[in-house]
Amino acid sequence: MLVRIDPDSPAPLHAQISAAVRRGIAVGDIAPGERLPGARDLAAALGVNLHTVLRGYQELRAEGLVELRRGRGAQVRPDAAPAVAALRQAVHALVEEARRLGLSAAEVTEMVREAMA
Amino acid sequence: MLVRIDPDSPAPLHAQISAAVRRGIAVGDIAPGERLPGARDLAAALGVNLHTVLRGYQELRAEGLVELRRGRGAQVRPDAAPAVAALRQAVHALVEEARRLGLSAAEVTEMVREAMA
DNA sequence: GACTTGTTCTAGTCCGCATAGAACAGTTAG
DNA sequence: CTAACTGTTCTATGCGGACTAGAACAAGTC
Repeated sequence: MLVRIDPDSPAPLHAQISAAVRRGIAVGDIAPGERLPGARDLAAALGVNLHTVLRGYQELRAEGLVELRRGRGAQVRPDAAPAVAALRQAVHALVEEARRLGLSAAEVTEMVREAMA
Repeated sequence: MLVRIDPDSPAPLHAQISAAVRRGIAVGDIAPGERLPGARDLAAALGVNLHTVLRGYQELRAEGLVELRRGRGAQVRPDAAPAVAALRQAVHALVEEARRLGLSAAEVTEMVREAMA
């Protein structure tokens, strides 16, 4: 099973689904151009509602990671490079920790800018 | 005002409050041993319910950052060391990986800015 | 003793999450 | 062309967390 779910997690199911796919792309489990399982199939496999899966997929589309078309399904975009996706994930983790500490966006970008210099 | 709140943020108010204090401790705005504003006062100042502030404070206690005692209020524990150092290290690792991928500083800060939004 | 401050309890409203069912519109396979 | 498949959109419902509200209580301070 490519996508796994923890019903007891505080994270919303749709977020868990998109995160699982994101990670799959990042680590190379899912290749660019590959087709994701149909929303109805995945929903059945996960014991989850169709709309919940669709919502996760649409989040991925909003991020430019996948393409959604009727009849064709969800397809990983060719330019969703694994390395960049991984970096994006690292950024996400960093941002989350920064947010937990209450740092502003300006402060974080400043830290990055400083580190890049 | 030491603690600021954004009512439109998706983040819960109690989490925003604890984050603000956490940040204050992290960057040195709040010294160890210092006393936090009374829950009723802060609630009034923020236009928020007493229980919401208390919940934020109790989260900080659960993390071992502050002590809560009746009559005395909320006090920052002496051993509440700055956690920003760890974050700075994470930033460093991130930047290193980004550089390995050939991304520019602007591209990285943009990714962070986007993720923080 | 009076006052302050956190603690606990009950109760109510509001909103996002998830579910459910149905009809609809491109896409593909036969 | 037809049938099956797939995402899209719509309405509706139940649940739980977040937040508010008021009150009484207990430990500490002055």
